[in-house]
Amino acid sequence: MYSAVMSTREALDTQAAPPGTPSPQGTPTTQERLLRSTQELLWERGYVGTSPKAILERAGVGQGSMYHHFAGKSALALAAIRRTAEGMKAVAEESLSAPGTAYERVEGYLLRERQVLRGCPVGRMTQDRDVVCSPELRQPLDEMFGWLRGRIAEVLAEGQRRGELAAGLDPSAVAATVAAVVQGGYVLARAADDSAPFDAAVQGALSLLAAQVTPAADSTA
Amino acid sequence: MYSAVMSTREALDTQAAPPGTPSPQGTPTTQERLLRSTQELLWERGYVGTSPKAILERAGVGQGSMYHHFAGKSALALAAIRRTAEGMKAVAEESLSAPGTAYERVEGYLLRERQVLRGCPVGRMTQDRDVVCSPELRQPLDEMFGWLRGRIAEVLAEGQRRGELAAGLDPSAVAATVAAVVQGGYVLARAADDSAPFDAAVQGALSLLAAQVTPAADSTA
DNA sequence: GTCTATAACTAGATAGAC
DNA sequence: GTCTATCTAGTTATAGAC
Repeated sequence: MYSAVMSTREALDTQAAPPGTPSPQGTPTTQERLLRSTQELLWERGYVGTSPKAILERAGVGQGSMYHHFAGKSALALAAIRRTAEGMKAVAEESLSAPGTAYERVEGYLLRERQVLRGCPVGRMTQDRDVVCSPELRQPLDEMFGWLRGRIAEVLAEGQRRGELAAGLDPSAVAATVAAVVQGGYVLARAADDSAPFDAAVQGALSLLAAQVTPAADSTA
Repeated sequence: MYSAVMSTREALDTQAAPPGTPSPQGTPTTQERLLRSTQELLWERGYVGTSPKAILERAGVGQGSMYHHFAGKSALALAAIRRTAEGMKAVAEESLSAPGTAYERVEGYLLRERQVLRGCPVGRMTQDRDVVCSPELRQPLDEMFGWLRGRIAEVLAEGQRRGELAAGLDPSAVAATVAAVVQGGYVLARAADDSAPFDAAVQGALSLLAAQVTPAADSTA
């Protein structure tokens, strides 16, 4: 799922590669290592819970390197959040642009393999005061979830045009419901320390959506 | 690790009010003020983001008072989380035990007035590593959400028995969906800094649930 | 570019006066 | 019971050597 999250800690390579670009071979640059460890730590501990020191230690670099490449904690977090949000979009698009009926594509999105107990690395950020209070840090979250709701709505609307889904369904509202079920599923699962509530929420949503599939288009009927 | 047990020292409290009870008139005890400010701060900033110092300042008491009444930050947080979770149960039960059809009761729960952009004070805690990693601190969240899913499932099952809802509906799964929509709605709304996505998610869920209402029981048909 | 040293500040808790 | 020091460790950043 998250290539950016692989904890590759090879020997230090001193130079090369244009900024922002991972080196083609297996040895990431210092900047790249800083970004990746920030992505991991933001996911695990959130913004307030992530200290520059922890980032440096995980990346295996000194203080100076971090402040050379980034202005500070928030600048590093911004870059990490942007990348995480982009990665999430790419993964979601994979399911939503797959072949099949609208129902099948939404089903694919909902049933995609997830590390449920770790939660959503993007949704996680919405619970961080410092993030939502900063327009810059919040922007990638807003963009990602706005895109997601729009994209699911497109899929549903397409299904309606094809006669697969009931005409009365509101694509935009149901898209928000689908996105919310995933985010809320993470919350329920983490509270229970068990992924079962997440799976139940998804199954419930799928069963409700399945009732919107028109008889003619329902291959299981 | 976490010996965040509720301090029994409160039993030795020489002041009037019985433990855990706010004094009847408008002047809350020191203990009560500490609890309330902790509840507020946990909601706003989460566990890691809340310092004892901030609690003291908001409560208007000194360091010594806090450590007299509570063993430390985690003990105070545990008491605050327990109370918040209990309050949430009471508020939800109000909607779910109201008169009306199963659909109407779930609708009442979903449309209940909420401070959407502030998020859920209980759900908020599931994003805090220190909370979910401590069995003691996580327990009230687990209990609250477990109760909520069970209670909604009861309402739905009752609706089925009364012939209001389709027999094919899985009460337990749909209950998880309903609870998840609320929690996920908060996430979408905070990302957008706008309560509209929350409302859309709720409307989508209600429209899908409405399709499960049997024609005979549908007063709007 | 990367490192270590250091500084100003906050977190979380303790000690002891009153 | 409540208060004001005080303490150790961690946070966030800057300075300057290599």
